[in-house]
Amino acid sequence: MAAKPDADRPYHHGDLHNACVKAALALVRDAGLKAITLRGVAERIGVSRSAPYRHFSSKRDLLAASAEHGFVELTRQLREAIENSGGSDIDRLYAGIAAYASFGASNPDLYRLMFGSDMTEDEYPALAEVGAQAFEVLLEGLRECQASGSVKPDDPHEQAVTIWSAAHGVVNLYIDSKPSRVLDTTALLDNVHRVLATILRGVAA
Amino acid sequence: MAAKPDADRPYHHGDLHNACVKAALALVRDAGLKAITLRGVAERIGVSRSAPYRHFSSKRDLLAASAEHGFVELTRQLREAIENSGGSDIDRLYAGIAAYASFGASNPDLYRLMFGSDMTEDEYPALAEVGAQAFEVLLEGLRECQASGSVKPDDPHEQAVTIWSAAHGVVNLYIDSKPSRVLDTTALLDNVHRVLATILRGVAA
DNA sequence: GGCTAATGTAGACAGCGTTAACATAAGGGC
DNA sequence: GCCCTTATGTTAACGCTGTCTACATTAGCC
Repeated sequence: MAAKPDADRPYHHGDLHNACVKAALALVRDAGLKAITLRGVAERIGVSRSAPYRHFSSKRDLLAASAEHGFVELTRQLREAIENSGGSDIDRLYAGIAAYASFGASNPDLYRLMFGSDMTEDEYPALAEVGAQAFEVLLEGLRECQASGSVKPDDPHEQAVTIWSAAHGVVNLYIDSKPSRVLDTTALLDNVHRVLATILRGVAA
Repeated sequence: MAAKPDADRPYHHGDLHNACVKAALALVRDAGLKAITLRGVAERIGVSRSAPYRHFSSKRDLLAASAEHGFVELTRQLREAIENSGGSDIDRLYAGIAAYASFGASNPDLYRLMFGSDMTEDEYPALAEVGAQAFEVLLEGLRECQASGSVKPDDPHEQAVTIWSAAHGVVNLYIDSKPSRVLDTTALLDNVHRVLATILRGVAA
């Protein structure tokens, strides 16, 4: 039904796996996380409903693959922001964290997909791997700051978790600013800087 | 079908509204957020599938009412923790924040329901109201700390948002500890204290 | 050139939220 | 005490969803 016997389109798609992920990412960007539907993905590509099942054993699998893509892109943006930032070590660290918050604020539903869906490390080790790589960027920044003496020589892993927690909280509160009586949008952007500044002050040497 | 013509049970339930919320809260506690289904709620109560629609115009409405209940309970636990905590103003504040984190860690799916579902203030003003009341507890604590000079005399509202962001991030990272390669459960509990200590240090006078 | 495995299709199933039409009971006005 | 309005509960259906099974098509290797 969804797949018309179009003479143009060959019977086999060629790269349906990637096409599904791309379609899912487009859907989550345009219409939100809840709008992702396997049927919608298939239709968007112009393929039958059950075709995606040749590449993903379940909807969860497709979502995990899409989340994986999100983490890769996040890592890329973090590295880019750090590279493009001149200044001291701590400035570069701050630029990375700001890029993290910016990514979450710009892609709220993707961010929710990446973190909110309960996909365990056991189920999706590849997803955990790309998540750990994003974390690694933060760790590198902290190690540099420690080397130059601008950050306390505590366990950088613990410091990174602390910073990440704060950034995660700011982003989440921004994304689902529930009691909006408390938080409006402009105040939230200020909040990003305030929380991060407070945390960095606590970590600084 | 779900509602057998039981002679014991009267045709009218009497308090189906509250029964639905209670059933939804029980479901979210026992089987997770995704397990909440209107049919399941109705069956659990022993009432027909469409009966809840006499009290909630949609599933979202029921979820909002359940989230409201969660915020009321959260506020109660915060006040209780603060009252039962002796010590200085700042100790009491810390006790409140720890109770907040504990609530989130103990009721992960309820916490997700309270914050993760995208229910706007316009749609559900009562929900926003109880959310603001929980926030008010934090504000009171901060004002007391400012009065006794143990916290900087900055805008307490901003301070509260900063603290809340950090606590929210810790709880969220705990709940959906996605890259669990980075964070294990015991480390997360330590993380709660570390982040809050860092933030409080940044706020302290 | 033909066999095997990979990939895509068609059709069905149960479970979901939601609605419309109908059944029952509660409560107030006479 | 009766009746009528209204609130509440039931039944049956609709369309949408994820998923499975049986079948069709094609790519790639011998």
